[in-house]
Amino acid sequence: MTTAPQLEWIRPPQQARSRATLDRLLDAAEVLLGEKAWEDVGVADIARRAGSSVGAFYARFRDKDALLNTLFERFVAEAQATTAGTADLERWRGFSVSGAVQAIIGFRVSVHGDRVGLLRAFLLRTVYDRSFQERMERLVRQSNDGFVALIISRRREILHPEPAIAAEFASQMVTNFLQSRVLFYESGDVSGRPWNAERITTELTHACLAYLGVFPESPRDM
Amino acid sequence: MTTAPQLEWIRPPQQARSRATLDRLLDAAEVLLGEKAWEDVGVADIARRAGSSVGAFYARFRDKDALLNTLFERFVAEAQATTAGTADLERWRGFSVSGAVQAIIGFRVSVHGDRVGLLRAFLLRTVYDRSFQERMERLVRQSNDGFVALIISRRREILHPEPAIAAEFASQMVTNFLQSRVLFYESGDVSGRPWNAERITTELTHACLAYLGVFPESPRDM
DNA sequence: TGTACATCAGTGAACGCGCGTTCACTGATGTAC
DNA sequence: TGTACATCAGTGAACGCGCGTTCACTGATGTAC
Repeated sequence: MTTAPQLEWIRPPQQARSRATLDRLLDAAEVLLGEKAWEDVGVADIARRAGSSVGAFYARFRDKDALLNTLFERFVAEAQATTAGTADLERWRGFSVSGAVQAIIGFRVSVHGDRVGLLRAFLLRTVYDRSFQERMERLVRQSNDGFVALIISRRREILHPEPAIAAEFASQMVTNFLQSRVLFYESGDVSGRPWNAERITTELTHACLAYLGVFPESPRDM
Repeated sequence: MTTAPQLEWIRPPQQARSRATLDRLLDAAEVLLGEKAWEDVGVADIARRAGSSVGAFYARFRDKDALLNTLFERFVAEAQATTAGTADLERWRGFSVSGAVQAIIGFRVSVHGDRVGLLRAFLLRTVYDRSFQERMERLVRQSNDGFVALIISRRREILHPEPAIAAEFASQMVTNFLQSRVLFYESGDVSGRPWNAERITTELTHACLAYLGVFPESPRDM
């Protein structure tokens, strides 16, 4: 299983030198995606920023799209790895529901705050590209499922009559909130109001807990 | 004030015939935006679908962008008009908070379900275009402000210690949920789960009410 | 340790495709007398 | 009511720009003997 999926997009480098070039191209693209849309990033731009050349680019990637796909594969792999941790129910042993929910949401908020440019590019691509859609949905589903599993395991501490459905909806609400934020409100953070990561985490947490009906009469935690 | 802003984008038609052509071009573009991205809709496509020609297109619009801007102005104007109704506090006299909140959210859900293609195109454009950003934010702000005003006027029926802030956050949560949905989940509605408009309305409503801390002990309504 | 050869890696100018835009021309509508 | 003229509206082939992709060539790395 190694890094097999990437081979689909990359012409495998044979020497350390070309491996380095490949990495520099990927990094350069990631940086440029922090500034502008994928369509506005030229292959020549990427090559120039990587201190490389257009020809070298095509020696590694079948075409421009292959680079974005490689970045995406890399991103998905990392995201899945880190998300897998939160899905492990053992991890939350000893936590109150509120504590666990806050931790999970805080984690998700921070994930969406990092590498915003990249994520934005992927989300945009997802809108009309089936292949990206499927991969992104798998990622989202993984998050949701983890959250749902946690809530179900604590269903006794919850008032909502349908914990599974409610948990899924709550998780989706968090996902949508953060996705929309990445796309629309993360660039021009001119807003005077303190909607920083921390604040967003606590409010989303409150909203989810209230919605799920976590017993409010035992607020021993937090 | 009439339809002045549109004149910025349109070469004003002098005859009924050209007015009709203009409308057909706008309609054709709207239809095509239901199927694919703005960049993938060619001027020739629009003209053909409108039963017109490329030259006729440029007789009405300075360039391709002018058409999208015209559609957007039209859309914003309509949205503002309909949204203005919900902002009128008089309208909610006699409603319980829950009733009013549900009505407002239901309205917003339905707005986002109509003309998804158009809205999607505008949202996508908003991501990197400052001018669209500002106009879209004004629209969103109007929605949010209306909701906040309602909640504040009923602050006695609410447990949350900071009704204004909470209301703003709740409203933003609804906005983000729906925007994200328009972009990612409205096209391939293959999901077996019943996340239809009605269900989304009730769940979003529950979430908002719970978060705001609407007195749960007086559930006489709904 | 040195030389010959094969393969890998990199360069950047030139190519070519797609699509927005222009433009020379034809037809329709309106107005003046 | 009819005719002449001006302006508006519409047509679609041709243009041209931008950008992804190719390709002929040079340089670097590795291997065999």
